[in-house]
Amino acid sequence: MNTAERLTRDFFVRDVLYVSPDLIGKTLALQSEDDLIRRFIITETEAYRGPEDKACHASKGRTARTDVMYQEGGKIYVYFVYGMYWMLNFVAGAKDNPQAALIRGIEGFNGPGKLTRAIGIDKSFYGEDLTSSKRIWVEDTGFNPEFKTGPRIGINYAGDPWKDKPWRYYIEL
DNA sequence: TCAGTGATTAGG
DNA sequence: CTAATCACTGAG
Repeated sequence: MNTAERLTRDFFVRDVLYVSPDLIGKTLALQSEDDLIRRFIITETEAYRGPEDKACHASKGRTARTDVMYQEGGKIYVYFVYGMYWMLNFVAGAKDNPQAALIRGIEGFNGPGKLTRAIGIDKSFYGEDLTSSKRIWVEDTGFNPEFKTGPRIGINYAGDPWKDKPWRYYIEL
């Protein structure tokens, strides 16, 4: 039972509160130009859910940066923060329902800024489609580990009740 | 605890 | 145009 299957549209076009925890234990696959494929188990995610969620970038409305979040689930939302770090997110939910799952950790690299630097994520991945891209996708290997939940990191500015929502999901390998 | 660092955004 | 903000990290 080792068949790894690429996640399809159905997986991502669900509420981010299902998509984010379901990503834990899945495998992030990247194919470079020399055909080398690198795989990393996803170990930590956070859910950002719609315009009401003050921690979600879409709470400020649709802008050039957040546009992709309004598309259907399965796209990649990448943005730059603190002058140094690219953040990798997978868009979730239906069209015009802006949600995204932040990839906070992968096997071997904890921290959203460190992992994108390690695997080479940048602006060129903005809008990429995980269900059809030749260079990045997610596989289900049948690994469904128990995971923990907790409040999201770095979003205290969002205030109540958003800053305390237990929308961070993680395992320790 | 705190500074580095620059894209993004709102506002004039 | 200006200024504030920021889903982070590493050093102390």
